[in-house]
Amino acid sequence: MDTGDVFDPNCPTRVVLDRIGDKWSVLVLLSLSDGPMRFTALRDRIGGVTPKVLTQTLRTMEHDGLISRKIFAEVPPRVEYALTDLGGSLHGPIAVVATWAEQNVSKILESRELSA
Amino acid sequence: MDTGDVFDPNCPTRVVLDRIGDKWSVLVLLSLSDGPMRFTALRDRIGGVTPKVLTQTLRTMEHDGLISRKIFAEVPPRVEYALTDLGGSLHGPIAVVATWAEQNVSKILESRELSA
DNA sequence: CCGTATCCCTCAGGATACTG
DNA sequence: CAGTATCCTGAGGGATACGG
Repeated sequence: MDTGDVFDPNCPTRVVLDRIGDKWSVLVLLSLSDGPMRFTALRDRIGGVTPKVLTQTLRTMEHDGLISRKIFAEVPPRVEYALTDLGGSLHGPIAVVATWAEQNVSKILESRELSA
Repeated sequence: MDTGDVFDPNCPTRVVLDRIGDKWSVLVLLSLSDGPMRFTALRDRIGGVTPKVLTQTLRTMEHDGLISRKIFAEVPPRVEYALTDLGGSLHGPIAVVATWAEQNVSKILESRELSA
């Protein structure tokens, strides 16, 4: 089995961490887990993201096979983004982290206060 | 319950994602999950990290209450880092992601090849 | 052994404005 | 509607060298 070693700097496993480290990617993934969405819908749902950055994020995720991009030849133009099977499979692990974050962030903040 | 909203840019939940996004933090956490380690041991185990950056990482994690720092007044000096309970509780979620990464990184790379 | 002190430097991310 | 195009910035990462 192709299991890779996270400690090896040359190991591509790192790319996954990079992707998860990117806040926008995570938010896109969580958004799309409710179903396909259009560009503007994503833009509105995710606060504070500029179109350029959103486009970058979407392109990278598409490139990595995490999401799909479907263009409808209509007027006005319409583009829908959706999770691929691969992207969907990442939702679970991310949700686990997100849950931990929501439950423990107060402890972290508390700790920061103390050592301020 | 203090559950926080990941979609709110002002929500401190983001800090957790930032920490996980930091490759060094993750590697430190995974290293320490085997037990306490000294500075040099961490430095050696984690490839390609400079002392400055390692120190920064350790300080931040200590500040956030994820790890503890214990100084032994000896000659030569000795410092041991260990996971706190909070830090230990983060190991599970991170391990889930790491496992996913190791198992799926090949699919991502494959997808990248195709759309190259 | 365990870090600090400097300096550099790039580069991802954002603001803003515009187009097919 | 769904993006590009352009410019800018500053914060963090790394290399190197030195100190308690």
